[in-house]
Amino acid sequence: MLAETPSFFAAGDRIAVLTTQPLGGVLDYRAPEGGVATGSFVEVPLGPRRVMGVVWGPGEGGFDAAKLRRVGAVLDIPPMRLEMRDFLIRAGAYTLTPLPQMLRLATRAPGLGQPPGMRKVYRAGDGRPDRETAARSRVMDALSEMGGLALTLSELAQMAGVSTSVVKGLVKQGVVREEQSPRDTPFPRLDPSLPSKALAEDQAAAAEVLRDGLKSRRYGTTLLKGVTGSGKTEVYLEAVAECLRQGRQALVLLPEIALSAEFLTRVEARFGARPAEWHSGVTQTERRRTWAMVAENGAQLVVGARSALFLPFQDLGLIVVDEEHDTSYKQEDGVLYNARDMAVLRASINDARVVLASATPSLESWANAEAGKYDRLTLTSRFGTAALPDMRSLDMRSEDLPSDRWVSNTLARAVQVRIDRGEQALLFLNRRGYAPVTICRACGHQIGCKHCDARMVEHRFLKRLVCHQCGETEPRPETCPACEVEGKLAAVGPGVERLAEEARALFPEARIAVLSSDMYTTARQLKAEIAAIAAGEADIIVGTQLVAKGHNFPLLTLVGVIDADLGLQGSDLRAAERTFQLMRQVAGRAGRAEKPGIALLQTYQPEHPVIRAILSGDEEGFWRAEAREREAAGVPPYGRMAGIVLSSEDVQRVFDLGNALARNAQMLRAVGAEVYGPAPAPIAKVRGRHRVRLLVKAPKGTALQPALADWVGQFKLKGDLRVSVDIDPQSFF
DNA sequence: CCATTTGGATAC
DNA sequence: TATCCAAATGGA
Repeated sequence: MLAETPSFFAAGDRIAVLTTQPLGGVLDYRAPEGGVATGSFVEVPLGPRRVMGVVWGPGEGGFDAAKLRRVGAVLDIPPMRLEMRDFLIRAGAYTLTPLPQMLRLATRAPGLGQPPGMRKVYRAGDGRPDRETAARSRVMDALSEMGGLALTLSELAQMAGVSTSVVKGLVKQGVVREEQSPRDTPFPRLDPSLPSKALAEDQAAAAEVLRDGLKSRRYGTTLLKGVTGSGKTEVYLEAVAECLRQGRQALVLLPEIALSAEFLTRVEARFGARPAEWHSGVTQTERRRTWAMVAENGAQLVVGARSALFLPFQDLGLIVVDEEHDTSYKQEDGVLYNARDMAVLRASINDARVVLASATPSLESWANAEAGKYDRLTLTSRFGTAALPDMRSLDMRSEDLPSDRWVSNTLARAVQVRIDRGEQALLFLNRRGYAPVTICRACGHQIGCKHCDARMVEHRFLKRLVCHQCGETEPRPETCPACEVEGKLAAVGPGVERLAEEARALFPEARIAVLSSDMYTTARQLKAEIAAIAAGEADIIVGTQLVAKGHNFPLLTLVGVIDADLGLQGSDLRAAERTFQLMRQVAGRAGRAEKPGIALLQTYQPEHPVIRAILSGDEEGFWRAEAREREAAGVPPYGRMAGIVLSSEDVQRVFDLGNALARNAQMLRAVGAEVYGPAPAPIAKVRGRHRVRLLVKAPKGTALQPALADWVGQFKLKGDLRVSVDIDPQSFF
């Protein structure tokens, strides 16, 4: 099919060009002087502007030939490969995203249109200096140390410990040569033949299976399952090594990129150099370099966030999705895609392998493995002597606790024991801030966000009320905004800050560290804090889910889960799954080193199946029970769902459109789908826009996207009305 | 009265 | 998305 499309067009030929302008599709142009190939990046005139685009194929026709404009310039960037084009088309069709938006995802690098930048570099020349000074010989020493490699002016001056004018002086005499070199330089080569860490028996066996998969050079997905501390990273790094040996490129996706520093260090230890990085924290210059080098094969390995999937790899052989169950892989605004699913799609188009790594896989991946679509590898033994912690529930119904305390006496006693022994205890509560609700004791008013539907959460650390939905903050008021009575506002319920306060009162002698994302402005700060805690500079750690993301605290031997029921309640279908994963991971923190750990789960429903599955360690049992319930309900992964969110500043208009859509859903019913709603969306108001949601449910195997496109396409959107379609939404009700 | 804002249509 | 154009608003 692809082979039939001509790949080269002569000057003046009618060609289709895809731009990033939201026009829905391609526009026809005339090929420029010298012709142009399919996939070439070009600059084209569009109205009064010039925009970047990609030659998509032969012209579509249907536009007056006399009015066609000519492609302005062919850019000096490697053309987009057919596989990439195919990936964008199929990912766009799956997520119901117009192609221009998909192209935008694939070209998110600054200055792509500009000619490749040059910079001045310096290396040793042939001349002799008129005078040998100490500073001058230091410069020459620095250059010879680099073995012919060129340096920039500031690098060279810094290395030699001289001012830049010393170097300039040597340049004048021809002793040092000044040259132009491309600004974007290849990343240092990674060496897969360096010795790897010693692998345990099951690790070595798993690595061997992954290597064999790569050797097949065919698509395949492997679910690599292993408890915390079982050494999944070492295993998939061996798959990366094999990929590099084949000369193909590899991509490792991480969910919490701010915390990837540890991973980068491990890559450097294994392969002798650091890989390319791709995430929101990377500077513009580095972004451009990475994009260009990935396209030119100057980057062998990229470590990145989900958007790295859209980088222009020339020969992608492996995608690793680490912590594949992590909900941050689902993009929740803009283009709505799940990076885990898109990784599988991209790999299948590229004849590449996928490794989905997790201690607690998503139900989707578990089901795919059960159905034989994915291979499964399980790492059982834990590294060294560490064992999985003992897990027990604490029945809060029999604990006598005042309403403003959350640490039960049983848990407090256990914490005291650890402190006495010089070990660490973690108090886990997945709620940021001081208190989730601020209520007026005079009138009962709860302080809510002005722009959203969410409640304002008090943060004593910041001395403000914060909306966790839109980020809006305001100083904590003294008087109730509703009844204007002073001094009656009260904090209700616990957040980590309040929990820390309670811990300080209970254990006045202990050193207490709080780990919550809003307490650190930079990743470096957070990393330093984590390192300090790991080194033993705290007795009690109070933290949110931030601590569940793979840090090693060797002294930690007790995890107290303050509210194991958080996440069980509510009607979110995935709540049980998320609770299970979170608990297993947090529990996995305890006793990672040689000391055995224990996890205590405070709960009001110790007989709940999720709590029981966590405690019994019967993971397969949990998955099977959960799978049965989802199958009976006909929901993912055993049925298909889509969420349609309508938004506008005008409530009436959103509901009118919602009702109109619900009334005109014949084309959906024709394919067997049902429509629910409209109802206020889970977040009913965001940044002043009212949101209404419809849900579509269909049997597995339904061709849902075309029907959805027809359905939503019936209505022309006027004014500020927006529609977004979320295929496979994460939260349902 | 003109100047400025706003909304809709258009781009090959 | 960026731009143009016409219609609507509004200040003096």
